[in-house]
Amino acid sequence: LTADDGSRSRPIAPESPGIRRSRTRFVALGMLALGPASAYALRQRIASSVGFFWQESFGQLFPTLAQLEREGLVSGRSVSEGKRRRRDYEITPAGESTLAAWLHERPAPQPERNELLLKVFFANPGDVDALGSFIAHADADARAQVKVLRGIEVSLRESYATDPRLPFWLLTVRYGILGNEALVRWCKEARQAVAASA
Amino acid sequence: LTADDGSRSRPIAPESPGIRRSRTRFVALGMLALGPASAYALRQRIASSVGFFWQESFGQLFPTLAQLEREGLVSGRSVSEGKRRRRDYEITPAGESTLAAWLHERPAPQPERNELLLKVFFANPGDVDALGSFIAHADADARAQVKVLRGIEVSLRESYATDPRLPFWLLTVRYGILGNEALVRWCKEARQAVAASA
DNA sequence: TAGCACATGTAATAAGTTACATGATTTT
DNA sequence: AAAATCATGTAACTTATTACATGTGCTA
Repeated sequence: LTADDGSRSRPIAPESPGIRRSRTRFVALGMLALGPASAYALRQRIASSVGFFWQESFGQLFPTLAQLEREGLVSGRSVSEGKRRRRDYEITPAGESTLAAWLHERPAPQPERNELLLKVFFANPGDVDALGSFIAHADADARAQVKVLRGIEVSLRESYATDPRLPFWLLTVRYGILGNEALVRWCKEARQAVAASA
Repeated sequence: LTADDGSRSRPIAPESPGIRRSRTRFVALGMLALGPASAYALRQRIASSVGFFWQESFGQLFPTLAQLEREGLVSGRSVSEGKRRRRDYEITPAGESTLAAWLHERPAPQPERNELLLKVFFANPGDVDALGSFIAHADADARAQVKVLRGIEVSLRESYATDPRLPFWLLTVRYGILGNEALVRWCKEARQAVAASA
């Protein structure tokens, strides 16, 4: 319909010979490198730090931690606080090398999937009410996200002023801000196009 | 580590009661609404139009078409050109209603997963060579994408000047352009931060 | 005392990719 | 004649989500 092929029967570098690998293990290792935690705490740590660009579900995280322990990349220790039991995980030296090795590997391009754009593409001119509301929602969400992320930006600068990792943490936040600002701009164009089509 | 919870044991609107649904069927229906095609041709149509924000693999598309046929949402017809056999699919009225209904449903927020950002977040200050090269790659890719998309923008305007669907198709391209321009800006910031940290 | 957050896990199932398999046609 | 592309499909497997199950401790 438009341009550039995209076909080809390319067996070019299929991610690495044979093995397809989940990133869940590396997220777990990376988060544990910031300090020991239980599976539950780890999940929260993920949600509250990289949550806006990476999520992990419990059902994935729990078995992954068990697997990492079997491989000796993390060590687990059961703790009892009164009647409450908890299993705390800690990264091992082997886990740290595994993490470091992964950090040096080129990230695979994450193929984006955007359902809103799909609906824009297939939209029926003359029946765009729903589409208009989807765009309005996306606009509101993006603006809200920008506000949240600006808040995080400020509090990060305050809380970790001297931490050498601050610039990197800020970069991830900046990514979110710039991306959502672009989204707001797109929503403006989209609103106009939809209005013109109605 | 930073802010906003993200936890909660939310059983709130789990996508729709019970059923998790793939979008593959709707992409197939939407593409067939633009005209009949074989599975192979359909896959190419997807890649060359919405490919930059949505991909489908053969292994997913083939069985989906078979399933859609069993449900009466598409009709298949085997064609023989000489010795070459082919199965062409066409959307049925039932398929068109299914597609229309989906177009009116609010798109689920697609949770993004960005491996590059993960590596930025976990980066070791003092060991940022690899990271620098990842960012350089991302920058080059984004700039190239912008060029490609600008080309598509122009050729779309020429080829479909009078088509009422043109504004919507253009919007998807604009999304790609604005997003990649934002990415280029981020890469600039990232390069500076990485350089400062080295 | 009811409900919620803390805490830990398992099971079922869906979704999606990769690899395999086969054969025709076109191009070099 | 070999290689690439067109064309159609299947099978194995990985990844990931959702739902279920269970119990503790706090608080309104």
